Amino acid sequence: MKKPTIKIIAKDAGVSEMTVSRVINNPELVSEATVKKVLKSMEKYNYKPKMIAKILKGRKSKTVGFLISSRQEFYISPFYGECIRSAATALKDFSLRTLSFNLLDTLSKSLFVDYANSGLLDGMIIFEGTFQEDITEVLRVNNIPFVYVGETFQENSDIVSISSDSYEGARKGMKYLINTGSKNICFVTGTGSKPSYIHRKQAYLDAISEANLEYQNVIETERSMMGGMLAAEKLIKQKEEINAVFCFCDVIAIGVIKRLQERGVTIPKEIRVLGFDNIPFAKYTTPALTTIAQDTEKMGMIAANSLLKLMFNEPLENTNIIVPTELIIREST
Amino acid sequence: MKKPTIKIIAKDAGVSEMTVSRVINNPELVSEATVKKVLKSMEKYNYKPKMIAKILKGRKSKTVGFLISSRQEFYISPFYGECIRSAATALKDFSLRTLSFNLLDTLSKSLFVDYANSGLLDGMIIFEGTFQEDITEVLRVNNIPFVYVGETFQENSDIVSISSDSYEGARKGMKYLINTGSKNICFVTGTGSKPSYIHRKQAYLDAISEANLEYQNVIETERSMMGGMLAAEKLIKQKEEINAVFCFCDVIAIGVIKRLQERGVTIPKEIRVLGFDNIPFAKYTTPALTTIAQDTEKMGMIAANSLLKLMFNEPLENTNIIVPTELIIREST
DNA sequence: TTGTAGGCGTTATCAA
DNA sequence: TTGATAACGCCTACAA
Repeated sequence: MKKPTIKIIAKDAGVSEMTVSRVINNPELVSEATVKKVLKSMEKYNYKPKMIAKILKGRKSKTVGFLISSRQEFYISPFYGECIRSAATALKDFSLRTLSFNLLDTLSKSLFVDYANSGLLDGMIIFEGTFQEDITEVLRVNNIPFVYVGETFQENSDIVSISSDSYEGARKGMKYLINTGSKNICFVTGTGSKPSYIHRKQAYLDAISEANLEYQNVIETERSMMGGMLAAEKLIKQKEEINAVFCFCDVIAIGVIKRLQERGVTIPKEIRVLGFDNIPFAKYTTPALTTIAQDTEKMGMIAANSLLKLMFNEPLENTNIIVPTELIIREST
Repeated sequence: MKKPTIKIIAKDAGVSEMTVSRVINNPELVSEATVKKVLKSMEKYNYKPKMIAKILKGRKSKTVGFLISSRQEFYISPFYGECIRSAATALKDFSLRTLSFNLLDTLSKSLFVDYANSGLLDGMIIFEGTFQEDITEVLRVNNIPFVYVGETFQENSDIVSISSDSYEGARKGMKYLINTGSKNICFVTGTGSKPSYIHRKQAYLDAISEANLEYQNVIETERSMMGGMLAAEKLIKQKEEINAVFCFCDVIAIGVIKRLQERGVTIPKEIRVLGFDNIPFAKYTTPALTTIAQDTEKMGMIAANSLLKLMFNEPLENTNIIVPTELIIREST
């Protein structure tokens, strides 16, 4: 059985196509009797309007896209789960549906570009790790508003970004480590030059300097559990002098803890480990991970609300939104 | 600047719209000089054909959708990460792009339905946990082939499903626990009546019966880390008699381990814990989790290849594909 | 309240 | 090798 079109329904109900269209989009303009008749025919044929035909006519898709990327061990960074979920929930109140694009390669990018060019996307939330000039260009050409979540923009201040207060969070963590007795603290971070890397590292350095500590050691590694393992290898050799390890993120911290334990180091007794993010798994490591929590749920909500303002042309007070963090003390320190 | 259409390009290049279309889709039918001319105009206007207009004309979208669902702590079950990735990789060889639909509520379902009805989807891979009659109905009406991954179909044998050998895997795990000295073994599982639940439970019962063990204890809980914690609470009260806990999945096992440790139980010395799945985190728990690995990468590949056969009308030998599992012994047992 | 005509951007079909 | 025409399914604008 062929798929029914508006034409079939119109004929079956004995009305014009326009009347059917009205029943779908503005039933209040049609007489009750006609509405009933048309609905019956639609039911009979199980008619579903084709979204792409509407869109071709210039209608909105009522869809917001998420741009995410996969890192090593995860299809979606565990950090973003809640963020995506809360953003989707906020958008739902405006009947906006959500769709995730995973940027893996040229092919997956072509899908996103096709969608953007086709009017299939009314708005976009771009997550940290997927920002690329050509993508924002595509969005701009198609007048698709977007916000950026998880990383700060320093120069392009016209881009709305929502991120955690990396510097303050890292300072909080360092202060805690120092105040509770750690002197030789190492910082394990990812490679790159994003603001979050820079801010957390600066916080680490400033904290050491202000406390007049002598030891200072930054290790760069891949941002993954395996990367944490590798970093821990290097740490082992310096075991005697290190009291604590401050990790750029929980995922790295998990790897650090694991490898240190495998090498016989007791955590936190010999070396304390501090993470950043507070991913769902953080409280299930042994010992449970002390970390600086990012309020991902709040970030998702703010991202959604900011995007909504952009979509509805409402004013936005601030394009650089910083969300506070919270130190969560568990057992690894 | 308005977005360029094929009409603009045609005018600019001094050819008909059809010729432009040919340059895009069948350049070999157009003279070299004309191709050059048209390409230049396309470049000049940065012209991108609108995918939805093509699709409205009956073209394929070259897109395969994934249907996934969120469970408690994870946006995407950690179990499916690799599976999705390997499926996407296999489909890529056929220039098929992939897109994930997260089935959260009616709204997100409406997006999927709209896409299916619009010809935006050429094929579908449905992951365990998202199977719903109305969804397969939508797919059938629109002639969209699909395969089901992660769970077996017993009755509807015309549906292609790819799943792990749950019974055999669980038997393997139980055999190992029993052969290495555990007598009082508890089974912590999820609630429901899916084949995987039934098969693993049956394997547990059969193993106990064949070994002539007396102790038998099945605890049902939510399929999450928190669910594992709750199950462990119940276990604590039976601490004296239990030697080992076999968990339906790693996610539950992680919660079980954590709560048992919090209550002072030493793992594996006092109680051994066995998982199922081998999610990426499994080797980072302390102690590292012994588990029955599902070959998710293989499952993803098979799913993709089976779907391709369906899409290309090639014969499929078997609709009920079972993938073997592997016991991975780590430290928790 | 309902209907007619035309077009959104592309391609299939046939003709030149 | 190229072009004219109609059509995909729906909706805007106007008319009745």
